[in-house]
Amino acid sequence: MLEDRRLAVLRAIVEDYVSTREPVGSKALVERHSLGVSSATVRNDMAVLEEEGYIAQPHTSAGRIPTDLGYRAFVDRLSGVKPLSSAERRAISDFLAGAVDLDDVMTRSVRLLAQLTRQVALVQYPSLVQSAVLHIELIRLSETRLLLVLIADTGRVEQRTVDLPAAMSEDDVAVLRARLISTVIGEKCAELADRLAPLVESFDESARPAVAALVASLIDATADTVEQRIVLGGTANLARYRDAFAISLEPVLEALEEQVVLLRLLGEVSGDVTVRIGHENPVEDLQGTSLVATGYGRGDAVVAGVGVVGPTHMDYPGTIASVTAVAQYLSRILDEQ
Amino acid sequence: MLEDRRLAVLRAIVEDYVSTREPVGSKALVERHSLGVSSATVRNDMAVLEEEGYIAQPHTSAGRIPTDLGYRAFVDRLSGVKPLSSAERRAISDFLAGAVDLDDVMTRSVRLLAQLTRQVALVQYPSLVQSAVLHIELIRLSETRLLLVLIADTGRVEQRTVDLPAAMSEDDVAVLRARLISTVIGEKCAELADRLAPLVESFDESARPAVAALVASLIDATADTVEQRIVLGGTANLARYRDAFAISLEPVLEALEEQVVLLRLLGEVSGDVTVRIGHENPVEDLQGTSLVATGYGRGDAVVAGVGVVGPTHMDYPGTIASVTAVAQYLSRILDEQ
DNA sequence: ATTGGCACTCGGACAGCGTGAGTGCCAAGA
DNA sequence: TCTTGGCACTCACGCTGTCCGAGTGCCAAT
Repeated sequence: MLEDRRLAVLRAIVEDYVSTREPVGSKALVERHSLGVSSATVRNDMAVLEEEGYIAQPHTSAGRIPTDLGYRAFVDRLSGVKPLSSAERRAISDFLAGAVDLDDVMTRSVRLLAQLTRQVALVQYPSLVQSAVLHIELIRLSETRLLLVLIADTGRVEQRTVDLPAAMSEDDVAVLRARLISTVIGEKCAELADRLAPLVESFDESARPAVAALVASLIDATADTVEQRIVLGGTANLARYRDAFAISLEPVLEALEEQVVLLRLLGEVSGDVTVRIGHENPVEDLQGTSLVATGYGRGDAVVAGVGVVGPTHMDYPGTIASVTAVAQYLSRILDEQ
Repeated sequence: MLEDRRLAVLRAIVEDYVSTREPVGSKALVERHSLGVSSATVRNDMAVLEEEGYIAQPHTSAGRIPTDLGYRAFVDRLSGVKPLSSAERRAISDFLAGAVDLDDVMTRSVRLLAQLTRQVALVQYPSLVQSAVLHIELIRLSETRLLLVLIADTGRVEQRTVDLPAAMSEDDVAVLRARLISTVIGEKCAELADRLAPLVESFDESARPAVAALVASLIDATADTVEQRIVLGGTANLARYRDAFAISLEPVLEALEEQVVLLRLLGEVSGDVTVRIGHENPVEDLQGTSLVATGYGRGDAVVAGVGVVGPTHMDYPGTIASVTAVAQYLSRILDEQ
């Protein structure tokens, strides 16, 4: 009961601080929320909350702001689900309508999400490792160069030019192409290496080096270290929060331009929503920000992540709702294809 | 002679202001440059330069800063060519080494350029309209859906899923594929519409709607309104210039996220370097910034643009050198393929 | 045309002051 | 034992006035 009120106070502090971005004091709190107690009581509660590490004072004569721990408690125990507005629903389905290919879907999603949340949005391309091969094409650029194109069932297209150790004729290429196709179509990319090993062996010794080069290139293209791609959008929204980040937003922008960093952020998503608040974040330069992310995919397989990076004092319920909704729509699009 | 010295003063002002980003006064000027005259003389020259609109005073008791017109004069008449340092050359050739496909080339280029200039870099994908068709592939997703993949000789790959008005069998698709290939391979994308019209006619009436749908999709994919893509990098560098932009960098970031805007920026590049300074810029939100851009391509055909956006007080000679160098390397890569 | 000299301007840094929001604590009341 | 009104205290912030110096424009001399 008493504990309950303290949590109500914490919730009120978080909500007020998120909307005003100014330290909130006991008096303002009782005025804006019907807590049913006096400001003195709230002050006592605040003292306890501060002791427990949920809130902090920027300086002695100021109100309180939530700590990362405070936001964590808010997210875990205090915030309900915020339904999307009809305008938001419409924005999402409008976006759905016009996409012509996977690149387009990714670009539109990231913009949509940035616009909905007014924060920086991240959308990961469907992972190749989780996809199956829809088609493979070999194109002969010259006697010793092939262009290899891999099309996955998630809509991803990867290409590589392969320098062959020995010349191949048109016919050689046609044979190789046919055998490649029959070997790998429908297979999971993750299993390509296993499937292709015997294929290489089955060629006679003169052709083997060329086939091996090609296969190596194919395996390289689907290796999970290189195949990941993440698009980023809405960085302009960062500028609005300029003062929210301790010193400047430069390191934040820099971190967000590193694919490696983004992969670490979206790498561990599951079907549920992940929220990382401030210092919980694995990336040092982003420890002043929060991440809200989740996965999307076809059926129940998660093939990629989607999320948002913003200031720790973001609107968590709203952001979670938007991220979830976009992930759902992305899953639906993948299913349709 | 007298005119010469005035221009020397202007050059000195631009150089000092670019390196210190603080209004430069007459005294500091004679100390840092060997102009061979006293500060009083310089003051007189400055008064004239101000009268003519090349420099301005932020407030009465401050030094002068160059105006857009001043930078323009500097770029047109005063700046020499700045050779790249060996570190820069190495950075460029290192980057050359590792690229595996066109996406990779674009991503690496934009990062490279952002790093070299410490500004925001723009790189445009080779225009499809200017490219020739290297290969076309049709993949049957279902009885009434085809995946169309177009591969251009510049390395670009475009894909579209096409909903057919009537079912097509495997054999139908194979026939269509063969005829498509023989019709369009080697042709310029810009001429596809002309080449394909007779192809549609040549099919008998039952198959014609499906072929028409496919062809429409193909033409749409290569239409110059939709096929343009520009990648952006180094936005973190904007943050370093935060105070350089009149109010805030939010509108700048916003403008840079609009593909339409970027296309207007890079749309008119030619083989020469284009420099747009401040208000010369066609985009309102970018009139506090300067653009340095040029084109790249195979042989002497310009197939796309590459450039840099930064504060008006950028290091023009250095930026021009970097942009030119990157464009050259990009052209070389296209030629190799 | 150039230069040294000089009076003038004005932004920025600094210090002192008052204000008020907000706190912690305490003693009285429920 | 919890709640509440009261009260003294703290301290960031905004305001004002002052001073300093970089930088200017003008003028008379060369």
